[in-house]
Amino acid sequence: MLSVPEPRPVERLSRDRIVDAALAIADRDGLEGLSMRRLASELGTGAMSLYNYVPDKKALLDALVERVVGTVDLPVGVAPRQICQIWAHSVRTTICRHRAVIPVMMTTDRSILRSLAVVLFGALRDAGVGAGDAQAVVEVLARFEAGSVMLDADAAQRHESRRRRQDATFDLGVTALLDGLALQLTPDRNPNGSRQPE
Amino acid sequence: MLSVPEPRPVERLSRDRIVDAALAIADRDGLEGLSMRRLASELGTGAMSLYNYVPDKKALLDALVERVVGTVDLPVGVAPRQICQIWAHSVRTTICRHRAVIPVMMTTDRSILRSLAVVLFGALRDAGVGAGDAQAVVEVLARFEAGSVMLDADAAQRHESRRRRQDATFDLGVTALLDGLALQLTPDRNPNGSRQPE
DNA sequence: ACCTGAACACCGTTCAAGT
DNA sequence: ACCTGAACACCGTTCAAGT
Repeated sequence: MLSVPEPRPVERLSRDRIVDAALAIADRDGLEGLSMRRLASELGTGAMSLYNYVPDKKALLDALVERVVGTVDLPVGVAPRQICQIWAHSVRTTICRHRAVIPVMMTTDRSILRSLAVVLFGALRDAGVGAGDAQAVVEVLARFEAGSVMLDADAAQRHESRRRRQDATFDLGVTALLDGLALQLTPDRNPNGSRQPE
Repeated sequence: MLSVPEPRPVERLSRDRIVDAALAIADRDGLEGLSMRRLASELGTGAMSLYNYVPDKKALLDALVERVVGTVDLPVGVAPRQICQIWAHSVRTTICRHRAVIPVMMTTDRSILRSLAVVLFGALRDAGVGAGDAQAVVEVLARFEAGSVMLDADAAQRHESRRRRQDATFDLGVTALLDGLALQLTPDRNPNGSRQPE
């Protein structure tokens, strides 16, 4: 009788719980269904309580993107071309798991794509690619990557056939891009630069 | 004394005038500065008057994109590769003139990029490229195009040097993409398909 | 110190009343 | 018929009052 257990707000609020709930709403109802008030009510509090953990809605959205993207880790000891391919595919797969956050990533939090690109850049440098070439590959590939997740965003689940064609187009684009870049970059100076595959 | 000329609402409202004013606001204050109420007050009316010409805010935004993109016309009688290059550059130049609408184009009105792609597809077919190849080129190039305008959206005017590097990256990407696609598509079947340039 | 309701300054849009 | 103000159902966030 002394300590009355409240019925709903089971756990204490925390930044993690807030981001989790926000992602759940975004996945379920899309980005336009995610408001501070709705998020709060789903957590059993008033809207203003959120501001003890998040300075801003913009900051919340950025945290959402960071949660989704997390870390994309790349294998070591493989050829530069494989690194690029794996990066391209894993970034796409990761992002498409939570399609709702794509517009956020593209508009308010462009930095995250930068930081993903930095990961690729580091891996390429470690694999022996020259700084200039690595930079160029990363910049170009990031553009194709961004456009692909953007344009493939809607029909990801519905229409298996459509999704398959998008995957094929993506593969073709990555291959073509890497082939074409191999022709352009340091044509014969760098011995272990990014070359054709076979 | 009979007909008193109102001071502000000089011209009658029209869909064109509304879209013009909306674009002006978007260019000046960005997309978040564009609200139906503000747009209306800038035109000297109440918000609800706009709904006689536009069913929706979404429809207004779509009209905005259409106004910006307008028609991208392509030259006839040039090689497929040149058609692609000209398309890529003119679309980018056109879109970057009104950067505020890029998010709209990418999210609410993805159809417009489709219709731009259709223009390219038609031009390629007319130049003798096979349907499959033309389709593949268009799909891949559209993805690179979308990602490029997205990622280059912010620093377009400020920092001449940054803009120049973005232009160079874009050129490199287009060249690499077309080179790489030439290697992939109909390697030796189609006599006048998309081949290497020189 | 931490928390949070009421209040403020906005939204897009419906709806009914004006001409 | 065309137009449009008031009103509704929302926003994100400030601010002052609560513990």
